[in-house]
Amino acid sequence: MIPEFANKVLIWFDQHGRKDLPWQQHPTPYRVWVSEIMLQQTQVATVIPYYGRFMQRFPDVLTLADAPQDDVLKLWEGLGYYSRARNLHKTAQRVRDEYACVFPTDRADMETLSGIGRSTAAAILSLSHGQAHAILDGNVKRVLARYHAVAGWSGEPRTLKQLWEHAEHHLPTQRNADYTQAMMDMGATLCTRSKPLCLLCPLQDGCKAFQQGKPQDYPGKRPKKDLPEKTALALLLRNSDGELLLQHRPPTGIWGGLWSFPEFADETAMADWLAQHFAQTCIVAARLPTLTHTFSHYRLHLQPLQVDLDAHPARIMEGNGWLWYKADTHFTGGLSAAVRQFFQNIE
DNA sequence: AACACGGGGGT
DNA sequence: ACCCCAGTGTT
Repeated sequence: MIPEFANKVLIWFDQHGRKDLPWQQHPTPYRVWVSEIMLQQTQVATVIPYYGRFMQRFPDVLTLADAPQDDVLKLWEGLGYYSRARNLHKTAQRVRDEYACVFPTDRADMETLSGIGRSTAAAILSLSHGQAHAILDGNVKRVLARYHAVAGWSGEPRTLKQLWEHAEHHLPTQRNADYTQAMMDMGATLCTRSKPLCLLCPLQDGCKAFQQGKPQDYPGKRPKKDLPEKTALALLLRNSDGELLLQHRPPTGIWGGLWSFPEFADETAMADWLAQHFAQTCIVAARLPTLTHTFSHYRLHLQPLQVDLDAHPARIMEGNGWLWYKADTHFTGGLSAAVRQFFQNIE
């Protein structure tokens, strides 16, 4: 059965929906899964080149599971939210070990996998198997919030609950994959955050926000709070070969699992650390311009201090979460935004 | 400069 | 059930 709402959406999809995205070709659970994880917090145009490189290097779940984590992070470099890449890798290993490389077809099973919540599980099963599950990503939230004039921000549990109820209510039992894709496409191309193209929208008739004449009022905005500012010192320790010391960051927290400059709260901490690891006297050679990084919940000011060593010591450090790096060093790990920004600045 | 984005993890 | 965490691109 196809309810009226879904029928209009599907008719629109047949004429205007996207059918040539890379992950729509051979939409296996693996290919759809990778695309859905990349598309979390990231737009289609950004994802496409990453997706191509990823599929070339990791054509199937076994290849991904067997790869070193550094290789996975390297291909994720620049996409942000690196826990997505770590979860992707971990989930590939679980699918290999617990499901013999075949993704579960049950939504509850799928939701136990790291990085896959209700909406992503639903999207994978809908797009790859045509199972009738509702999704609720940012695009669909916007369409439904406007159509039903759902006030409030979807970060509030009761608003989110209402949106899920609407999503479930409109679900067709036929053509579910097309419907899922259509809802995402409508949110991305028609029912956009600003300047929605209501005149082209197949749902205009029943849309409460349109009737009120204020589609831009939905969905409700997240309450804003001001960002704390944090400062830290980044050590640019250069050896006599002109290489810089990089540290493998811990698996969680900012830039988790990526390689970055050693970071210190203050100069005392840095001096102590240098004295402990390097017998020779270390003198700050330069204070470089501050790098500023804005995260969603704080702003980080990194003051780079350059320290030059008159030798190439501490080869012994290599391999244990440390490495000496030059712009042309070939290595497979991902670099933090700070390191990439630094090398961009000197180019 | 403000804003949006899905899920994990802790309490 | 509630909070906090995390990076980049768009507007």
